[in-house]
Amino acid sequence: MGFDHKTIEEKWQKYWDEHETFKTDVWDFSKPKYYVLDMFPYPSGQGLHVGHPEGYTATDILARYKRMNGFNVLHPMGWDAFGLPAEQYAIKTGNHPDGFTQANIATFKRQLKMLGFSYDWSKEISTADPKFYKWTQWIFKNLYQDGLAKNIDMPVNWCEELGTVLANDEIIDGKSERGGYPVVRKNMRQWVMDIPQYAERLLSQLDDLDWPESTKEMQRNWIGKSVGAHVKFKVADHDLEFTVFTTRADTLFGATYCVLAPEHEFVDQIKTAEQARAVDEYKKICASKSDLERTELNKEKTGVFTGAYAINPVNNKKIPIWISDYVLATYGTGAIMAVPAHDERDYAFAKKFGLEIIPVLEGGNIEEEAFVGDGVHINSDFLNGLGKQEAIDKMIEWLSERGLGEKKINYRLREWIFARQRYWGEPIPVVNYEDHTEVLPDEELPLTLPMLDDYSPSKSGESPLNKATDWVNYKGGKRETSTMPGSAGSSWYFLRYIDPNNDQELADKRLLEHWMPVDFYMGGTEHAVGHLLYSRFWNNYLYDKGITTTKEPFQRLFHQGMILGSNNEKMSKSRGNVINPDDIVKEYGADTLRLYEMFMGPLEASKPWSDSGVDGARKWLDRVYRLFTETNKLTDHNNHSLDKVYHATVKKVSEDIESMNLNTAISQMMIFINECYKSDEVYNEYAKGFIQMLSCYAPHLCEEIWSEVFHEKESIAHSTWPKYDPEMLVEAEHEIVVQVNGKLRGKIMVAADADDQTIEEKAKEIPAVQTQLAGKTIRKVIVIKGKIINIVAN
RNA sequence: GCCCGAGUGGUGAAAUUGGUAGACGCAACGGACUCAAAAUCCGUCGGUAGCAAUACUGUGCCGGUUCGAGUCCGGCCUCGGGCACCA
Repeated sequence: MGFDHKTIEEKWQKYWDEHETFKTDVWDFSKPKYYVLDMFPYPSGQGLHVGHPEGYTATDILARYKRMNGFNVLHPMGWDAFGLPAEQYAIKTGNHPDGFTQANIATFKRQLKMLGFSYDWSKEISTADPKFYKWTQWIFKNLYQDGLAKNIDMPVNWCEELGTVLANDEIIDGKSERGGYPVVRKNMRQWVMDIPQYAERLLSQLDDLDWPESTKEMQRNWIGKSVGAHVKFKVADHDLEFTVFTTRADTLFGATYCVLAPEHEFVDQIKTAEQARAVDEYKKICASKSDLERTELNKEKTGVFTGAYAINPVNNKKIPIWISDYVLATYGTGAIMAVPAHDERDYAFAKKFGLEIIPVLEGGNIEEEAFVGDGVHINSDFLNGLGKQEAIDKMIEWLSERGLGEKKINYRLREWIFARQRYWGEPIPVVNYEDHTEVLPDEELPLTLPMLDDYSPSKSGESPLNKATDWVNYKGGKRETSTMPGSAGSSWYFLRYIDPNNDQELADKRLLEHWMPVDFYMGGTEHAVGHLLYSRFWNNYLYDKGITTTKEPFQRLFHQGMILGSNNEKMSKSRGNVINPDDIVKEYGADTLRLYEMFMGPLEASKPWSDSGVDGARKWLDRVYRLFTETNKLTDHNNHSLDKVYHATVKKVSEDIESMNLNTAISQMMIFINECYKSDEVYNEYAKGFIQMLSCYAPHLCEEIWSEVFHEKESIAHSTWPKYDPEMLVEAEHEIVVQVNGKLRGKIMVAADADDQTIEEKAKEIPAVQTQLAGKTIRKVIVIKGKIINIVAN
């Protein structure tokens, strides 16, 4: 018979609530701390997805394991409550985003409790709560005063459909991440965070983090460090000079033209009368192109000659200045020197417009294609005969001595666009006057979001907050009406869990010092560059301010994989393959869902859902339950038949939890249960130890057995994790695999301390070995202690 | 195009530093129990040949290193993820 999951799960969830079983005393410094954190969810209208519990169960297992191993564990949960989807939904349905979000939070919380996670709900936070965003605003204020938050005129990603600007990581394939709407470039006055100032630190500190290598690599690429040089070019017949960035200063002798981005500030000054019309036309076309069109058209180069010439500083040659959108205004200086012989893009451009191509490196065939490899320099005066790196160094030295250029490091990382022309976000605590801007004093924080009836966005880029006239007008100025992006609150929320009700400070410094960094952080790969980079930036900044005491916020990071539909496709309503966790919990129970999701495969892999797999998980829990309640095998007497398998199980389960191989830990527990069924007796201590281990995975059922079968009074969550005895795993005899010429021919049992000769003699007794050796000469015998013997013969 | 990661039975997947490929599940099949079915318990289960012992073969493909390769090296193919005119 199976167990009644509904009754048991409700009973223990109620017990945990009433006894505050998982409440953490953050001031208890007597035990070592362990901070296990899940990326907090965005409380969407759909409720919990079956993918959420995967990561949450894994961290819950770790939290429970650490708790039972004597750690003071902080395991909190909260809500990333501001953001576009709630607002869009609200506009569509006429509900206020606040009420909608509150209702969603209630649903999420009910569902999380239903799954038996050991969260300390007394630490719950919401980014949309003024008590929380007071400190988001406070951090903004500090960043502003320190010059890292700036209001500047810059080209931005404008999404007309959403009525707001977007950050680079919110755009995928030239379309908005939310909704997939077109994005165009537009010059606007914007609040930005000067994250490039932290580029070098964000890059170099990656090395010491225990993160997936692929995620670190993604961040490195996103930061995009590039070592090169600035070279100054004078404009012929003008008193103007522009700078280009290049990583190949050594090819300067091959620079046959220059290209400015269409948005470059010099374009209008240098264009000649004959070319003015063409230039203006081209600029107009570029401005109206969406990001998507730009990426789609990137094979075919376009551009226009300005009529002006630049002077190549190395040989004083006059070379034409063109404009083209293959040069980006936002990278480097927005201007390049073109070396068509040795750059594919410049080559394509030069070919199309019939520009001169001068090779300065030996090798390749410039009739066919650009040669981008290394080679000996030619046509390059004082660089002739040198290789790439030598030539770069020499050229930079030559330029520096004459004040014509210098070594320069560039980063691909751009300013983080920090304002959204939307309603449902943190107000930016700033007042704009005619001639200056003021940030609100601390005592006026939080600046609360006014309740509006109409919060729909405008196509013109004006924030809905403009409609709140009473709120906007303030002491002769006007409040800033754009709001912060969704990633504002999530960039520091992990600090607030430590001291969530503090209204004097962001958090008590002694607590931050004790609890940071987060020891284990779990979340999806989709945050590999956005959230995880912004959080690192803010935490590093707060470290500089002496507020946090660790530079890096997340010591160990893990990404759970995606759970696919049973047809191996991404779960979606349109594919009809969505599994609702509520249904699974109702039919099979939370313990089954938890166990199944952990047993599916490696945590980081994406894997398909299987209904029969869920069934199998439930059947195994029933089998465990029966062993403890129906078989009468439990006894106080140890007949030692289970010694080895039990101690091996404790060892494997412990190690596998530490390394997050949660699927193989379950396999080992299954092996243990199979052995118990084969044995006549099961020693009580082993049975109890097993239930403790399983309690991380299936907490309700195990609490029930702990209390009803073993009559324990305290929650199993605070019991002490079983220890294993290494002595029990030492065997007197080993099985040795016998190979002839690397192929398996038999197995022998030998004493653990048997010498090589004994093993060889025993191996030769095997008939199959004798057959294989017949008529052959033994050339070599390899013995690996305790494992294998390989006889080489021919 | 560039940068990561992955390809193992019918299926989800295991496999310390190179050392028994397929642990543990699911599905399937067989047996026990049952009037019967479900549930449960026990067993079989990569392929080919054989009654069998056993032999050969087998971790995407081709080659290499090694006594020994799923694991290491070189070259491909396929799939997934990221970046994408970044000078």
